[in-house]
Order: sequence, then structure tokens, then C-alpha cells
Amino acid sequence: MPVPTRERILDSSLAAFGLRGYDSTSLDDLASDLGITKQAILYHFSSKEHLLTATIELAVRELGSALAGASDPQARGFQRIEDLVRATFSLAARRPEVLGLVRLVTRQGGTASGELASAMSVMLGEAVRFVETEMVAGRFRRHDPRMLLLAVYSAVVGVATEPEVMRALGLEPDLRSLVKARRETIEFLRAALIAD
Amino acid sequence: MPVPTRERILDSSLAAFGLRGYDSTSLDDLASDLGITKQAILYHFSSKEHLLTATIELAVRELGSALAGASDPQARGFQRIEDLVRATFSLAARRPEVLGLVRLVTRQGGTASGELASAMSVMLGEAVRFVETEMVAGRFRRHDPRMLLLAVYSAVVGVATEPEVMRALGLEPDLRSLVKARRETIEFLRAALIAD
DNA sequence: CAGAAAACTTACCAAATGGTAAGTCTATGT
DNA sequence: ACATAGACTTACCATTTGGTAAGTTTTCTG
Repeated sequence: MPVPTRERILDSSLAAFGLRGYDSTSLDDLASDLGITKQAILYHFSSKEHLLTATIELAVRELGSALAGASDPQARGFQRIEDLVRATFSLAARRPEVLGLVRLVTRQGGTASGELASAMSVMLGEAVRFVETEMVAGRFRRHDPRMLLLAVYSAVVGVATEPEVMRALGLEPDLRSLVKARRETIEFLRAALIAD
Repeated sequence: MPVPTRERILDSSLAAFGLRGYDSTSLDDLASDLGITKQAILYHFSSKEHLLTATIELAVRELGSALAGASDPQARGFQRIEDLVRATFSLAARRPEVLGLVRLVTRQGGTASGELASAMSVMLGEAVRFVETEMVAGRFRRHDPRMLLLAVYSAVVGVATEPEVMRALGLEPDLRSLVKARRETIEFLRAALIAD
């Protein structure tokens, strides 16, 4: 059973928008990559902006399932953070374009970003409550939970999605370095978070 | 004495490329913002890519002087890190486009990024040596210096340049929140770095 | 099998884009 | 006073872009 064209378009869009950016990706480019015409894209998605919206929805689903699948709600303390960081790195290695698109949208804002923004709000709200609980229980050092999460988010997504900076540091952004980066990031977070 | 057109163009380009991206910024947009014609831009810079190169050079200079001005080479231990983080946040508040352009270039790579890449290599090389010295002296916890710097870089630049994520966390990206973010980031790094 | 709906393609189009060619205005040095 | 060079503008141009209109093929359904 062949993959429906609509899904193939969304897959290509996610890769292109996530890795190269929205304005840098033309419908003609997408179409010729897929071996179809631009009008076939516009048949499934009535405009480029609608395509972006649908692509963001896909990215939100992928991000949500990647994180939900790896995070055991029963886990407590640093284990939960470690699970999430591992899941994020795994996603960055498997499908870097997903995090790329998340970053694109969180940076540019824009009309279509409403859904991702609200989806992220929900995730981050849960995360804030979790971190607060852990702080009250004395398992994490006291910080402002939101600021802490911002720093953690930035560190993880940054490490997972900045291959050029890795190169500038003399590290090849291959799988082995990524694994090492993951381990170091977890250690870094552990040192920052765990109360003595 | 009026500001020369060439400098005005570079200033506008830095803001536009750094905040909105290269492909999203047309020469016509830049020109009409400046009250001149597109051909005036092409008189000073023979193509859009040359303009990007010159803009990157400007950003490198601004970044370099911002960091060099704030960092006392005599400072030891965490004080030096704190100085650099403060300088980075100050730059993010004053001229967010500079860090935006750095990020744009580090992400996209591209032809014109050679100079920034090498400039960053120098800075990061110095930073690696500094961190190693501190670790040997027992003032910093032991980590891989390069990975540590990648995490620090990501956390600082991320916190300083992700206003949408701040909004998703329920924080307005105004000056007060930025000051608070800076303080929290420094505390976060202190906890992660300082050896017991 | 008829026919209608779905899934496309071919043929266009107006606007925007980066860039060229040639002209104009102004300052400056001789 | 005049040539010359610098700093532009006006006028164009080819290509790319997102999008429309209309036709054609395929697939489903009664």
C-alpha cells in the first residue's frame, strides 16, 4: 500500500521547513523533490500557509508522542528529567527537523504558531508543576521553576540542534558525539538540579 | 555629521537578517526602510550575498567587542563565567539581532559563514582552555570542557533569545524578566559548575 | 457500465525578487 | 570653469514565487 500523497507532502514539508526554514522553501522545490507538481500540493493544502499549519500540527504530534512515550508519569526526582532529556536527544538524532520546526515557530511567532504555542504551554505547565513538587520535596535545588525550565529547555534543544557550534568546538556532530553530548548534558543538569 | 549610507545599510541589514532571517528579508524592504532605493544598496554591496558577508563581519565585531569589553582576563573561577554571561545578556537586551544573526549563521552554515565560524573557533578555543585550567585547579567540577561549553552556550543564548518560549512559560520577555532570567541562569550555572 | 467525485496536470498570471544599464546630481581637485 | 569620480535614481529585465482556471486521468459508487 503506497504512502498517500498528502502524507508524503507533509513529511517533505516538515523536513524542509524544519531544516531550511519557511521562506527558504518554495512549493516548486517541494514538488520536484516529490516528483509531483506544485499544483498537486495546492490541491491538498489550499495555500502555503495552510501547509505550514498542517506541518506544525504534525510536528506537535511527533513531539508529543516522542515525549509522552518516554516519560513515565510515575517517575520521580531526576529520573523523570533524565527520561525527557533522553527522549529529546533521541528525537534530535532520528528526526532533527521536528525540533528545528519547533524552534522555527517559537522564534518567529506568526499566525500559524497558535497551536504549537498552546501545546507547548500545556507541556510546560505540567513540567512547572512537576519541578515545583520536586523542589518542595527537597529533591531539587530551589530555583524559579519557570526560569529553570527555560534554561533546561535551552540547553537540551541547543545541544541537540546546534551542529555548527559542535563543529566550532572541534566535535563532529555524528551519532557518537551526540551520545556523548547527551551523557554530558544529563550530568550537567544533574549537578545543577540535585540538592545536596 | 550624518551617518554614512553604507553604515546605515549594514545596521538595517543586521537587524533584519538577525531578527527575520536572510531569505525573509528582501533588498526592497531594506531599501524602503532606509528611504533609499534598492540600487543604492547594490551600489555599496555588489550582491545580496556580499551584503550578508559584510553584515556577518559587523556582527562578529560587535560580539567580539561586547565579550572582550566585559571579560577581565585576570578573573578566575566562576567570576569569569559570570562576567561573560552578563555581557551576553546585556547584548541580547541591547541588540538581540546580533545573537540572532550568530544563530542564523551557525545553523545554516553557508558560504559566508567562514569568518564567523573561525572567529567563534578562536573564542571557543580560549574558553575551552580556561575551563580546563579551572577544572585542573579544582574550582570547577570535572566534565568534558567542550561539552560543558556547548551546554553553557546553548543555555545562555537560548534563554537570551527565545522570547516565545518565555511567553509559553507565562513570562513576559521584558527587561525585568530578562534580568531575572539572567540571575537565574547564573545561579543555575553556578550550581552546575562549582565544585563542592 | 455510467457518472460523479477525487486526484491530479497543463497552462497561465500578477507580484516580488535579485540584478544590469544608463542617466543625474553633487562635491572636489586642478 | 571644468573634468572626474562618487553617490546615487530611473528604467528595465529575467526568474522565481504563490496562486488560479481549466482540462484530464483515475477511482469509487450506484
